[in-house]
Amino acid sequence: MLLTDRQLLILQVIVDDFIRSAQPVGSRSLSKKEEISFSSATIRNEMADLEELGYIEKTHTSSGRIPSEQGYRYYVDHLLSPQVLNQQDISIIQSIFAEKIFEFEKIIQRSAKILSELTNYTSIVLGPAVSINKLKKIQIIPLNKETAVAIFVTDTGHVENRTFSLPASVDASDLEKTVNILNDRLAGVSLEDLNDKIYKEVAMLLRQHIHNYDLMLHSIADSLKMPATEKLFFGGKTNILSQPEFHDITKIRSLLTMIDQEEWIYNLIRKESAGIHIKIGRENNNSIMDNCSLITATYSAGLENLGTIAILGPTRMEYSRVISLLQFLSKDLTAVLTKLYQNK
Amino acid sequence: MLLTDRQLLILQVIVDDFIRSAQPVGSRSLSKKEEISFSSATIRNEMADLEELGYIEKTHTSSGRIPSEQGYRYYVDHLLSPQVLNQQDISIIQSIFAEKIFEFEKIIQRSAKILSELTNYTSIVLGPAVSINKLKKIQIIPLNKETAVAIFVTDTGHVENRTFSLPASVDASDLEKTVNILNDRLAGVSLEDLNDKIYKEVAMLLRQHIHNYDLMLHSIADSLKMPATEKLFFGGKTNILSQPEFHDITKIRSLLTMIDQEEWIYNLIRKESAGIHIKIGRENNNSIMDNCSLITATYSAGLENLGTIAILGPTRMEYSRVISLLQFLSKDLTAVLTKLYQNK
DNA sequence: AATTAGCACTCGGTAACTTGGAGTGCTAAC
DNA sequence: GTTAGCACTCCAAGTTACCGAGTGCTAATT
Repeated sequence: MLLTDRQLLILQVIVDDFIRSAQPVGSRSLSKKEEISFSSATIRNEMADLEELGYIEKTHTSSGRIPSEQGYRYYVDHLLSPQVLNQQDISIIQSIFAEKIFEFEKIIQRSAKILSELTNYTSIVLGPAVSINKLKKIQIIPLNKETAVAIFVTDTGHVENRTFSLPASVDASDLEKTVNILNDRLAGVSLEDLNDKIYKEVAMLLRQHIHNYDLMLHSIADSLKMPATEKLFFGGKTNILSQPEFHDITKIRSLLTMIDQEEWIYNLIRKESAGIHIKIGRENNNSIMDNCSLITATYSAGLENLGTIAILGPTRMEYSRVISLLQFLSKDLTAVLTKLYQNK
Repeated sequence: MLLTDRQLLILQVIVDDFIRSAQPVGSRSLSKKEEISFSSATIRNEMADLEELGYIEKTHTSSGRIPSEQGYRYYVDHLLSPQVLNQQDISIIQSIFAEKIFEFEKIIQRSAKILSELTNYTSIVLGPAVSINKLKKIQIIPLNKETAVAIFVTDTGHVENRTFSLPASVDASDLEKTVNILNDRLAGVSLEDLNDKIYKEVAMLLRQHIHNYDLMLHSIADSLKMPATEKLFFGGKTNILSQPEFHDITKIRSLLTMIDQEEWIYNLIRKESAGIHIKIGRENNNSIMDNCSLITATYSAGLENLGTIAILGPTRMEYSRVISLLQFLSKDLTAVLTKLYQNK
């Protein structure tokens, strides 16, 4: 069954008003709004219908109405008027990129911080996957007789390092030869493929040149089991505490605890197709996220989807504003990173 | 004025009981304790004296007593019976070191986690200062025509890296020469002294060998302005939420916000002399820390004081247990790190 | 002189009750 | 189809009553 224009108007005003005030909206206060030119009685009738259809709810028998999850969903899908960002927001976001920086992490970290400050919600940024970067150079630096550090530099300037124990039989020239072979064979290979490639292509070469090649091989290969997890950055972790709907300490605790556990966040933000995605309340499939919504956007470099920026807030979230901010930031991030990557 | 033995006994029992129950302690319940063999009326008289001396307080006219900050202070200084750790605690702590690890950070991070789990308070670990480590090797790896990554490896296996822009006039052989000079001159220098040393000793050498040496010099030196901050690690950030005395959301918010701001924590944990330090409530000189205590312990490698482990909890903290745990862990950390450092 | 029993008093917390206001649903009139 | 009117519902805030745990003081006891 389709909603009438009047029902849509009422639904929209209810959602807008509740997002602003966090108070149930009654027919009388609705009838006083400019946009609305019919009486409270009419509104009551329409609200009864909207409730029957599942778009709004009462908190108790004689209370005003609040949007249901389904109501928010409809609002987000059909009623959202895209908010135009004001100049101040825009320049704050652009300040992220003002300074000349070479490292992703700094940019990303600052994005998270500013996003949370602009919205008063919690921001989560999933950093670019290191594992798809291509290897630029490997270096192995012995620390003492027993241990050495392997350093992997990617074409994006990211540096990974691993300490590993050095087989006693390996001497300096062996090490040098090995590093040369590795660099020769592995440059340009993505980090996630390194391990594979080492066993398939490099092992043979090593055998020909290096005494005790197998010990060496395993030591290095072991240290190569990259933790492929993308780094997470947060902003405004405690912002939930200022939302009026979260006065229950156990609810807050479970939310904050979830935020501090990276696996949970990975589950929540799973890589999605490009663009904006909105998950409202139970759509997140996680009871901790009841009464919370998550809006995600992706950013990329060139064609490659790199990471995700997200805002976690109450279902009573300023969807319009958050979406605009995310769209704008993701566009800017993509532009900057694309440029950075091209340069490589 | 000195306290009588009986007053000491009563003070001790009050503190112990309040730490356990979080409830004000009344004379009647005190008189029922085994340790106490006199009537509630006597206890009331003694409590009136203790209150007059500032060791205990009432929450309202006819309530039981709770320890004052001064009371906790006296308790900590004179009444604390050192708790012997049980076997389970000990083996949990030792599990931190079970796995063979080369990297500090992992050990430190795990320490923070386990400490918070054992105590149910928030743990803070100030990692070893990177800046006192000695340089083992510098590498510079060009990414493209304009940028390069400088990599600094310390004798402890720690790796720092900085991306910087490469002067257009520098070619590969210049770079190689520079790296050689740097390694030749700077090996063994502590990171914090690098910048100094570069200008004082290396500049001249570079001038002799490298065309356009000054651009090169500044690029590298700039990237060397190490952020000398020691890394912070946390465990159980949300544990405060389960303490009954913190039911006020604004209090919780200010505490959690403080924890998320590293400068605040540095202020709180300032480097202190070796050993255990206890700061109760206002002794922390920070109103956010009202009703909170902080216990810190230092750990070292050899003679060098490396870092700090700390527990943040309510003033109503299990001082005895926390102190024992910190002592034990700091001893173990010191032992392990001393060994690691010797090996270098 | 120190200890204790006894008692009046205080205060917080809980439960029961009252009241006012905001809101609803329904009916009848427009 | 819309709206005015009205009875009804429920929450929230305020009031009152009451219980229990605790105190301080005094007088009796050791």
